[in-house]
Amino acid sequence: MAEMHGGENLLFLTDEQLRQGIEAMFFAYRGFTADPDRILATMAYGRAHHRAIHFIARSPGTTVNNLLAILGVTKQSLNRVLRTLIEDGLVESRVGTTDKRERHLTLTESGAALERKLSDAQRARMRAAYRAAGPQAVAGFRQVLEAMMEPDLRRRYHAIRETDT
Amino acid sequence: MAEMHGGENLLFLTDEQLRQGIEAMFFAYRGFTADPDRILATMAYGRAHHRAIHFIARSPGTTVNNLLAILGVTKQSLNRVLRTLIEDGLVESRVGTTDKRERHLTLTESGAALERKLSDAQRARMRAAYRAAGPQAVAGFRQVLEAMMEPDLRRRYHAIRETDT
DNA sequence: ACATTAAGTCAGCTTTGTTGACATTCCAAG
DNA sequence: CTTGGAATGTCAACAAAGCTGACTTAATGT
Repeated sequence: MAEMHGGENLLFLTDEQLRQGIEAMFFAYRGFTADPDRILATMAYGRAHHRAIHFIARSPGTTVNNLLAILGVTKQSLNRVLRTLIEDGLVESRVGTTDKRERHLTLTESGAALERKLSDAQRARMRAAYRAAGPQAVAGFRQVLEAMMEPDLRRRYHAIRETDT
Repeated sequence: MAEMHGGENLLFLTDEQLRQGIEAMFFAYRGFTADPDRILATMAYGRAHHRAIHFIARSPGTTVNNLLAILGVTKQSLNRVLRTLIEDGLVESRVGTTDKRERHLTLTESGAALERKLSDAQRARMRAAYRAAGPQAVAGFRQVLEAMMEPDLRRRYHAIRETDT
């Protein structure tokens, strides 16, 4: 491979560079979840509830199975979270009309309120980071993240853009 | 706010853009941990063990307290992980020479072997993502991640570069 | 001497993941 | 039309990995 001069495709990928990327990812993810975690800690919810709420908000009427595939946990695990959210009146579960096995999930008024609170906090940090880094950096950030996803999740991620569920 | 034409500092930060960044971060982190997780699942270890091993490998001779601060967990939680690693002969704990209260942690030969196995897998994905996205994207990726960290962790992250501990 | 720090331990709890067993609903093959 | 299997969701029990609080031991610093 001829990769030694600064062209488009150069490999400046020493193990050290990669290790720094790995650690950056680790530390950044902590920052990424820090604000919602702080809010959630004051109530009886955790990060799993946040994830469920987030994806229900994004795709109102989504089914449990759908959520399962996105979140990548077992249905039993998701069910526990969902049950508390439903009991507490944050999420509504309606039996499907065409297929009565399915449950369609939507946020209630108070569920939407919590969602806003959590995502406002998370977006604020994201916005600050984007501003600090600038538009070009943001584009690169997105490209690398996408390349890092597992293929099936990348497809899901793209599917989100316009169509839902 | 006058943010409608493409200057250097333009705010293209719609809530939708930010939400996509949030989801990209979520999906990418899954990919980021997928390979090591698969390896770890075949043995009696989890992600917590991986993190400990990683940071001991990076700073051989580091103390428990140091690790605690980097990982952001309680000592009880770390201790559980560390104890199994020491019992299994992957990590060595030596009493400090200047301060005998401290324990200095290093990887044994087999600990280093596992570390290599795990980080090879993780680096391979990182390398692939970096290659796919290109050098400029990588620079942006790193900038945004840094901006997203909590200040104290950002300091730690920087401290890593040359100096240790 | 005494307070502080580093490390470790024990007990008990919470969150969030897992498997296994099971009920309900749907659909398609016989 | 029935019936057997697939899909969907629920309940129970367990495991990993976090947490708090209380405590011990040893070494350090004042």
